[in-house]
Amino acid sequence: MSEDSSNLQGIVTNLQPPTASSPLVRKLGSLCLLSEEEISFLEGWQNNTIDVEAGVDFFVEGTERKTTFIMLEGWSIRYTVLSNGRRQILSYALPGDILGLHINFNAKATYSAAALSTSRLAVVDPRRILEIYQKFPILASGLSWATAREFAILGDQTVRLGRLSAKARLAHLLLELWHRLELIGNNEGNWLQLPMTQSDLADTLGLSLVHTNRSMAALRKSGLVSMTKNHIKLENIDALVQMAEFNPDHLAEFSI
Amino acid sequence: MSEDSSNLQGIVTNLQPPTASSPLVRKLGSLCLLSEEEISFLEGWQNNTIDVEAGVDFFVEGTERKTTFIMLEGWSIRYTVLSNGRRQILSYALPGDILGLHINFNAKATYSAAALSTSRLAVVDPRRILEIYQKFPILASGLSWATAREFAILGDQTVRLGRLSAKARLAHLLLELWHRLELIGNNEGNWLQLPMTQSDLADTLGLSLVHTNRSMAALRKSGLVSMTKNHIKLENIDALVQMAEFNPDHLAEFSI
DNA sequence: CGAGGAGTTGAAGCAGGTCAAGCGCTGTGG
DNA sequence: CCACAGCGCTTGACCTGCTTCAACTCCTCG
Repeated sequence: MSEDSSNLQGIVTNLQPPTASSPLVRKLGSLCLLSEEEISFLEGWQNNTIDVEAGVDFFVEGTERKTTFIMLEGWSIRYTVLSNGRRQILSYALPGDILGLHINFNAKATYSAAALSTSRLAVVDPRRILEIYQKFPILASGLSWATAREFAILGDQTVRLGRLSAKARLAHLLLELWHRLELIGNNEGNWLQLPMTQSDLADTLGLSLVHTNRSMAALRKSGLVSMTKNHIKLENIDALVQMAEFNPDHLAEFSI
Repeated sequence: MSEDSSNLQGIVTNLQPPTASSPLVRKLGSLCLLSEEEISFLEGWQNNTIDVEAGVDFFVEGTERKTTFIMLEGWSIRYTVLSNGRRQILSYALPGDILGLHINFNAKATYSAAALSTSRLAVVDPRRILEIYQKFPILASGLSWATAREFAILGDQTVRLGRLSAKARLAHLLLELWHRLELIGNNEGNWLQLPMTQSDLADTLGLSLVHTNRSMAALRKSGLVSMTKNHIKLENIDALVQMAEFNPDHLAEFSI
């Protein structure tokens, strides 16, 4: 595995040793040296937590959006549903990711968010975000980085949907998730454990369920991935990267 | 800035300061009451301008990204090109829009940006953005709103590509652009003057050029739009909104 | 007056959608 | 302990929306 990631240099940097703490502190701490004060502010920020069961919305499109959430455990999705029942998943949120960081106090949510697996979230008062920007310049640039990364991820999703074939879309998404899990230390080698169904994948990739299944089978037949019950193994990451034109730089951490 | 642009053809450094109030001040000023100090800060922020000719890149994927740009005049696109030459346009930037607001100092641009029509841009030192957050809380929440809106626009683009038919995609995009132009006061009634070609539209909508042309013809034949040389008229906005499931709330300004 | 870019149209092919059926697991209740 | 309901996955057959290839028409500009 270490040689597989050798061509993806600069991704895994760990300035802040993972001394327990929240995923967000680990994430931002891997970017820059956080002071004790900053860490304790961030930790205190996340004191108020809720547990959300799989399938439950915690953010509903069209309703007023008064809180910001930070994923502590589990997976969630941001999505919209059209009137004909078709759903489009915009992105996945993993531990350490922030939902609703840039809040528009008077506006309504432009998407819904739901837990994919049983999740724990911190509930944050968005007014305290401006506080971060005022008081903690290093944290502020960390949040700015996190925002740029969210844009890159959503931009990649746009390219997937607009210009990749079904097989390449699937490969691209698997690589994105594998890299993101890798960066938060939730991977075991080339194995991926995904909480979503093929129906969720279809709604992410803009495909039908049937064709998503066939694309998965195609990846399997060409030896690029293999599957067991709950796990997917990326058998040839270089080949996947090439066929999907995946660019790991888009997910990179930055150093200082 | 002139040293950065010296190697880029078609980019002309501009020494004279902007005259009246900039589009960005108008945009943020429509959201909240800005103080004299905030306005003069924002105006001073945009003193350093460049002119970019149509088709010229001012932001190149994979290169280091050291500056933030603010559109003053003209249109530009954010896009990526795949190895087979296929291009995906991610979004359009109109006067008052900011490119590279959330900068990751050490990272590379994850997309390119080019002028669609001859454009004037302000070149901004991204370090001064953190200054805004520290010193001007009202401006800061304005930037936060602008960011949330960018996400909404890119999210809409994702839904378009993932779950709408070709005809609906086109209608949805036309509505987005019409609303955005309306909000910055660049519209005359139901007429749209677009600087892009059908090939650009195709690369935005994830379609082939031929099918984009046919989708446009289909909208025309069903009486939803009409066209002259350089203009498109939205003949029945309600019907367009319904067929494209367009939600204008995603583009809304906020009040207070 | 000729070249080249933008738009338009026709014809044929195919990637992916839709409909339909069946499989295997898991949980639940009789 | 079995039955059976339901969900997730798989596969076959057919259909269609979009792509591709190829031509032709404008229009503009040199």
